[in-house]
Parts: sequence; C-alpha cells; structure tokens
Amino acid sequence: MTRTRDLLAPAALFHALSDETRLAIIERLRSGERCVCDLTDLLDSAQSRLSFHLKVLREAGIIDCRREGRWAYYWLSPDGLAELDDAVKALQPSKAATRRAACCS
Amino acid sequence: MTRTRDLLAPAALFHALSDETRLAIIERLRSGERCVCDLTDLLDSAQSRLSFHLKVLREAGIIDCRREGRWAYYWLSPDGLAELDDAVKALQPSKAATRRAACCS
DNA sequence: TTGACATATCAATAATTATTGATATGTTTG
DNA sequence: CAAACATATCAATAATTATTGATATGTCAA
Repeated sequence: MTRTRDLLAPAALFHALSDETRLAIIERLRSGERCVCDLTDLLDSAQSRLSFHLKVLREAGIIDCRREGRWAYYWLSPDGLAELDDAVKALQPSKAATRRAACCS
Repeated sequence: MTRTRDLLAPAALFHALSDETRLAIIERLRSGERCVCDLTDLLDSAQSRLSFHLKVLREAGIIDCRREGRWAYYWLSPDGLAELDDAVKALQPSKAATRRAACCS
C-alpha cells in the first residue's frame, strides 16, 4: 500500500456524507443553523439516531454546534465544506492526463 | 422522513469515495487510464480485493473500463466526476442562509 | 492445445456501521 | 424542588461492507 498523500482524512469526510439521513440533515442546514428539535421531523424514528448522525457529521468537521440553554444548534462548517472542496478537487484528472495508458508495456 | 430531493444517488456516490483503497485507485487514475495489473501495487493483499473496489467505483459511475485482450483498463469517468461536483454543490449553504436560527420559537 | 496469465466472481467470514431502547445530564417552568 | 423537556451517550443487536481464499473465464504464447 504505497501512498503519497494521506487519504484517511478525505475518506472519512466522504464517509460522513455517504448516508441519506446525514445528507438530509445537511440539506436542512443549508439555509442556516437549526436546533436539533427542528430536525427531528427528518426521521421517523429514534431521537438517539439523529443524535448519532449529528455526531458523525460533527466529528467529520462538516457541521459545528453550540449549546444554548437546553437547545443545541447545528450549522454547516465553512471549514469543513472547504476541506470537502479540496478533497474533491484532488480527484480531478491531472492536466497531463492521457486517455490511453502506456501500461503493461 | 420527508425529503424533497433524492439523496440516495449522492449518498451512493460519496460512499464509493469513502475508502482509502478506492481513493488510492482514483489518485492513480488521475494521470490517465491504467490496467488493473498496474494498480496491484496499491495493495499488499488479495487481487480479488482490488477487483471488488474497482467494481464499487464502477457501479458508482466514477470510473469506466474497457477490456483489451486479457487486460482491463480503467479510467476516471468525466460524467461521474461531474455528478460528484453537482452533489457537492448541493451541500453548499444557500445564498439566503442566516447564521442564527429562528428556531424553536 | 496446454499452461501461464489477467481478471472477475462467489461463498464464507470478519469488520465496521447503524439502529434501538434505556438511561443519564443539564435546563427550564410551575 | 419536582416534573417535563432537549439532547447525548451507552450497550446490545442488526445490518451493511470488506476481506479472504477458491474457483471460473477468457486470452495469449510456446
């Protein structure tokens, strides 16, 4: 497993996005911060599940949160989104990319 | 689970990218197409494993392949990358995004 | 045409991730 | 202070994904 760059971080980032519930959360946060109680309708099930997915997103750096009284507010992290952007850019073909391989010669 | 758009497709796309081995494959393909035999050094293990990960990427539409004699060539799919781009754009805050929520009022 | 090679697929198992239900923690309100 | 609320965490289980080893398929070269 020879590897130039570190791929663990981007893999973790993509993993956090690889779930419909979490994408639905993000979609909801696009318009600004929301408290958890304002996200529960995304789910038809357990509250702990929502909490779990929020944690996954938070640990991946995609969302940030703050607590205010008994409410917790979440919002999209500009830094996290920027990191995502970088991760995606890193997948683009290089300028010198050739369609045909000089492979197995 | 109320949902406006379909999140299954982007979730699947991100899932395909959520693995270090697969990112390493993509990294290798950035410079142009490669045959499988030219990717085996990314792994220290079973060939079937590489084949499996290539399949995941292929089924997600991120890479394309063709067969030539006994070799199989893989390359980054422009369409797949474009789709990824769209998926990422869809996560950006909307213009009207407010930092503070008018929530739980 | 036989044998070595390149790759894919499959079944079994292992590893990881998600869901559930229960409980804990802190907060507000009466 | 007690009860109701908002949220997080934890342990058990379920579900999904990945890895392995074996085998299959097609191709090329002697």
